[in-house]
Amino acid sequence: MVVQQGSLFGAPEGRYVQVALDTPVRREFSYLLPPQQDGREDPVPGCRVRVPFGSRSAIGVVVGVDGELPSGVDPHRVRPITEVLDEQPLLTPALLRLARQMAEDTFCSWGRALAAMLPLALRHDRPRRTIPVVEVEADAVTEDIRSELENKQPKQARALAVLEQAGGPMEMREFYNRTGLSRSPLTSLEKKGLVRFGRKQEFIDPFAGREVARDQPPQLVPEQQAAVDAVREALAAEVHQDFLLFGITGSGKTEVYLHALETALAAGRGGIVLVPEIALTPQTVARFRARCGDVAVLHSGLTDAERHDQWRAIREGRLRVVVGARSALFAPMPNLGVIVVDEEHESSFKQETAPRYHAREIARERARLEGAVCILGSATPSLESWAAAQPQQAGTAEEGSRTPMRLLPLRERVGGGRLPHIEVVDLREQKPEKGHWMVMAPPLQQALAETLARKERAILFLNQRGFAPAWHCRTCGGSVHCPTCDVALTYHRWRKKALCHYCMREEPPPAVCTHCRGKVELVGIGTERAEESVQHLFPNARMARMDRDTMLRRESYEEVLDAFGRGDIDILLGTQMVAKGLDFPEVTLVGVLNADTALHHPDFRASERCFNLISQVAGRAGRSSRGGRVVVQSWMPEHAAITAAVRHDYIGFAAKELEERRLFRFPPFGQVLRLTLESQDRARVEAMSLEIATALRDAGHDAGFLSRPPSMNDGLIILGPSLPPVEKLRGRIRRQIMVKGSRRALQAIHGVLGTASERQGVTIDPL
DNA sequence: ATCCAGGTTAGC
DNA sequence: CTAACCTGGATG
Repeated sequence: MVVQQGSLFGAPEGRYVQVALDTPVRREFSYLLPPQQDGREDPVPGCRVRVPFGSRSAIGVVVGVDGELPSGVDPHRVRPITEVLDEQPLLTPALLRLARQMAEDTFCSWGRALAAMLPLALRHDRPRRTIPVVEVEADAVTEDIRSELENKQPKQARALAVLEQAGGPMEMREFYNRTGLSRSPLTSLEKKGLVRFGRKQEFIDPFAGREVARDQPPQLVPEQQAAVDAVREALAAEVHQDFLLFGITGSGKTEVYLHALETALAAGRGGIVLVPEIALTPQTVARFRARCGDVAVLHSGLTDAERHDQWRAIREGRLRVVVGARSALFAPMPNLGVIVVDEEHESSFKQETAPRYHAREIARERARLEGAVCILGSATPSLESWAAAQPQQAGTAEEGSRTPMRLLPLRERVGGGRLPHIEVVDLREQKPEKGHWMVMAPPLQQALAETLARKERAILFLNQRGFAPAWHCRTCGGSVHCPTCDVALTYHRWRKKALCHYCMREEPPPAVCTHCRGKVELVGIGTERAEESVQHLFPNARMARMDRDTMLRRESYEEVLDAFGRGDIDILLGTQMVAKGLDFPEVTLVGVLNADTALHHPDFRASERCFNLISQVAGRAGRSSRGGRVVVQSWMPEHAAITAAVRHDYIGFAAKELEERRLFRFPPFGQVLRLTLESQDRARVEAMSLEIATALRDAGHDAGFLSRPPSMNDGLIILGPSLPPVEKLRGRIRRQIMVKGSRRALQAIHGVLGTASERQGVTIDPL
């Protein structure tokens, strides 16, 4: 609370304020404060202002009111603020500092980081009250029109097909995200009377209106009680403390969160609960409402106006608990007591656009700044958190820089249930069927048959959408690639198209190999093909497929899950969407059709992700007394990630994996930054990447971190420039540079990295 | 990001 | 020859 406010009152005329703007330029800009008008207070840090910027106007956040002009700025060129938009600061001093820290760590501007905290308030001053949607004009589309479009306007044909598949009004934003198309094909379709634009008056909020009865806390088991006591102690002391709540599925982690929240509320403090986007369902929210009363829910479906209302209610202390995905972390909660990050290992907590922050790390940072308690919960914690909670774990990047995290284990399932038995099927030992891709080997087929015979339900998981992931050429051995990306095209049968999963481009299915004009064949299995095959084997089973192609509308996810819960569906087959968080006691069989897909990524976290995925999906089985069975199919069942997951041995897996990480100085034993350089011009990107790599090495060397020739022992490793896994994306040639090092080593080259990050075609991603 | 100026290349 | 396109620099 000891911010720069002091200098505000009674300061002399002609003062300057510093404003952070949502641009990639990592610099703040000074503006003149106009003379006070009719009793209005001057802006303080955290207030939004409208300012002239170049030839246009922009909205920024005041970050300083010190009245000084930075040296080198010509006083004659400083322009006055146009308008002060907030009388009260939207952001607390702690949040302003958090944003600055985040900007430093992710190499973006302070203004960009602030924009991530205030998505709407910062962008428009008049928040939208409706959401634009588009839908197919009923009965207007004939086969003739469709084939005409296919030939002449492929983009319009594609837009139309997606909208028809959606089967109702589709949010425009959703349309853009899913197709990668622009607005122009839709405009043309509208002129032809084939589609209609509209506005959804308000989002039908699945979280609102459900009356939730307050319920009483159940009796805690001893480990839960111990965890709750530890959290309460820290809350009572009003000191910052991080906890890792390590509990298997069904061990009652949520109950610990609820007790922590109740304790904070009783002391007049607030709480923020972060859950993965996919777990943000009415059922999840209901659990918090039932015990904490009115809860703010921040999710992607809110209109700007609704979100604005929620923010105001939070800021004014009318809502004391927030549940939401990643960005809810920045809710302007006064007197924050608890931050919970549930399923903290989930990769959806990492933002993949600037600012590229990880919500788990920022949650700990915010808790530290605000003297709050942070509880990270998981059955399979991230190795970063696990290491941080092991007192004997030396050499991690954060050692000494943060207060140690406390481990709170929950080893038993609350209902006394047992973890499901997992069996592995080695696909190499299975006899290939002639001309048929084996989706389910006999052991899984038999398990499914038994499950269906008992009128129980099954979940089948396959992390590959579409019909088949590639076309292979029998003549030259290559595969058919996207014309603008260095990526194999996936066949999607519902569209009869070859789709690039990277740029969303659609191509007609290739007749012959694009390299040698040889004969091509579809290889591999996607969810479409799996669905067909399973339905063929079990023609009477009622199946639903859940992937991005069938979940085009926001509502479809809920619809399918409701049907599954009612028992109208026997087999639920899908991608990641079926792996996380679903809780249906009637599910007694889980099949993992191919456990290896996660291992194919050239990424130091591939093993961890594979282990997590198997553990998570296995947790969907046997949530009732009937018990459960899990069948995992794999081409490499001896892989440590798979064998450990089968044994339910997180601790063993983590120990082994951490040794590997230590050896190669991967997190948590060092930080990794990935620089991606891109340009349409190959020579240009090669020159640029070489230049940047050299600058980084020079800076590292000057700071005493790199020896020549490079050795592994001096705390900084710069690899590359090298070819990224996808060399060409959207027609742009890419190179990458990997930087690994201790916090201190990276600090030494932070300036060079910052300069590089501002260059065209350079992105820096903290991994 | 976005605007603008200046230079280069593609197309008539 | 102009138009389209790319690139670098500045934005207070």
